Amino acid sequence: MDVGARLRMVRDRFGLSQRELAKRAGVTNGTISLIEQNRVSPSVSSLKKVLEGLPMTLAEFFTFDVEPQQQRAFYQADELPNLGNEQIQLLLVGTAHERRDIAILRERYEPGADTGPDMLFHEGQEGGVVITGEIEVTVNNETRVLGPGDSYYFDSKLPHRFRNIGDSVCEIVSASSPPTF
Amino acid sequence: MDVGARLRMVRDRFGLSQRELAKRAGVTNGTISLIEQNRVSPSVSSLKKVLEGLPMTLAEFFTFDVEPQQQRAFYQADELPNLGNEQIQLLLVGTAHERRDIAILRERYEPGADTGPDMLFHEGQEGGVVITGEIEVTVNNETRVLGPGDSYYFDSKLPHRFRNIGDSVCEIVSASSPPTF
DNA sequence: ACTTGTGGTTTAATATTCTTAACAACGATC
DNA sequence: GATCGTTGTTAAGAATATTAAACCACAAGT
Repeated sequence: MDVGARLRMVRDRFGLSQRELAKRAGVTNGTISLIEQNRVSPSVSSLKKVLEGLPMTLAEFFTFDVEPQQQRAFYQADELPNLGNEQIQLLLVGTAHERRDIAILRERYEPGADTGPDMLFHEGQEGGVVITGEIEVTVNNETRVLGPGDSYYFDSKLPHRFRNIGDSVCEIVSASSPPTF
Repeated sequence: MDVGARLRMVRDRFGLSQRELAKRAGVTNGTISLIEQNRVSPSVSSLKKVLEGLPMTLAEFFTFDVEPQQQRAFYQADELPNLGNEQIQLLLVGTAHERRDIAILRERYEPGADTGPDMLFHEGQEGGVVITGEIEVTVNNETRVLGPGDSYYFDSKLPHRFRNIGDSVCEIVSASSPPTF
């Protein structure tokens, strides 16, 4: 979706006229009109000024999703695909969804299961809740054992590791964004 | 962080010289030099062209995170704050986290609990897994009853509603991005 | 019907960005 | 040490964005 249509959409959503927004943003109404018609490609400085009148950040503006396509919404327990292996089962929620912002997983760690000594790290953030059993989680040199109801949340750039050191299965529901697999 | 420094950083990260990037992007090296020095504020069209040479989207460019700050990572079951009420308990995972990408919730619906007949809708995507009990979920005119292990995932722009129509408590772990509260 | 106000659009002048083509600084090679 | 190739920077002109002030259309009063 082009910048003009995007701006018009968010402005409408905020219920402001071109002149109202122009005043709040410190630009002229003509500028906003021209941008919305894609007659010009604004400088990022002026676009930033315009968005500050809403207010909205550049990141939000460009991340902003337009078309909410109808999709499959419901998934039965037994139809989730396994992204992991036998030791660590990773069932992805919402398989049919195309442009996914979050990876939600039902995770199942067998006793002794371990993501390995070479720590994981990647873009984004992740968190989760322990449903049953216990799991040893290490994040950036800090290690904790979490039980049912306990949870975690951290930047995925920090090196991390999961180990089931107990003798019973451990189940977790986790989410990470953006999805990495 | 300003646009110039951002561009220089991502260009360095891709290991390209100003001239190499300029050639791939279809602009001149002078343009990139001026942008990186913040001597000009590029038009979004030219910035877009530049980023396509990497390649990188505008959204990624402005979302781009610099400093992965160390934070609290672990949370005990009893210390999560409740964002809901008595009927619908919403426990937020990772309270201490500042710039949050995902809202992970332990949700608990009492029998009869209902998010209400006026459907919810907002930016982003959301999904979840039912842990115990049953819940009636409606997304965009489609209604389903989900039990333990069943899950859902949809665009939050689609109107949606949750109702516990059973006579036992229903527990869910959900995630939504971007967080909306 | 005539004003008044608001909405978005357009035009000519001004301000800014972008290109072209040069420059200076650094390292490698002969 | 001279030459070459590469780096990032810069000056002046061409191209584009922005402003200021007009325009047109529509609706609400009077």
